[in-house]
Amino acid sequence: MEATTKQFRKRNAILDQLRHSHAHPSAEELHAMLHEEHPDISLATVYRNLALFKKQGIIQSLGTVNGIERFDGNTAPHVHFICTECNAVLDLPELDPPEELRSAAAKGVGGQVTACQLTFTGTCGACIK
Amino acid sequence: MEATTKQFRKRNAILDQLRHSHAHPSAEELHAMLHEEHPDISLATVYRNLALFKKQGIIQSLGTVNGIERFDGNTAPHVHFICTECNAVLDLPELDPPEELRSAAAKGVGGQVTACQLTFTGTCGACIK
DNA sequence: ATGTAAATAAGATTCATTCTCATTTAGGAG
DNA sequence: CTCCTAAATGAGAATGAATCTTATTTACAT
Repeated sequence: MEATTKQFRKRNAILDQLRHSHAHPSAEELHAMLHEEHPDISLATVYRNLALFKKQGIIQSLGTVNGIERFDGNTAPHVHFICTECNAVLDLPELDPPEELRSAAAKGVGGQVTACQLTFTGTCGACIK
Repeated sequence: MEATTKQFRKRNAILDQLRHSHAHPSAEELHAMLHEEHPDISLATVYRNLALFKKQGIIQSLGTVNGIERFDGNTAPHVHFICTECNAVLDLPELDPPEELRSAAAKGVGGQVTACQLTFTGTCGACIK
């Protein structure tokens, strides 16, 4: 018998799976990954909880790649690369996001800046061969 | 009688309209803008030609905002701001895109980088009031 | 005029995402 | 333990942006 609560068991499974994935998966990919250990999780539940996590700010959306939304369990600012061949999304941890431009951006629009996203696009090493 | 060719009349109208718009419109918005002068342009034609222009590299897609793809007739590198309240997309011409990071990004992924997109997100001046 | 290849209009189709609603679950009160 | 309530979920329907299909139109060359 588990000592921990049974509440949010599936919800936590979705969040854990996303956090342990480095592939920046879509909702369907996440659903497929979860299927082995949780064959009874519905796709709607994955979508629902991803929307919830996003609103809570504990995950981030990377926007759509090829028409499909991709998610990242790492909310720390970091730079991404998208391969237009295989649609892979890679982290570029060695590059610093230009967070210092936020104040200039805020001034430029006369509003409030809450996020900064830097993304490079091209062909990844695997696809270039 | 026009001295110029009639070929690509609608195609050029779509491109011109996009180039003269600063609102980074969606396909449907563009279609609505075109309707006054070209009431017979089909929405499918707008989608088709936007896809063509994108492939030719003479326009760029900004990705989806609130699930809807937005386009920019200006292919020169520049920074964007997206308002999460009203879904407006604004240019930030006073900020320089970090093009100098492209080589570092290319090295990081062992591939080729073709584009760099820097986008700030938040609440614009009009919506903050 | 006629042929042709490209471009288009209109509507059907696709498919990622969201919604609906009946059911299940967890935990608390009696 | 049984009942109650509210949240969470599963399953499938609904939505809507984007794409595809096909018959038609257009521009230009022969």
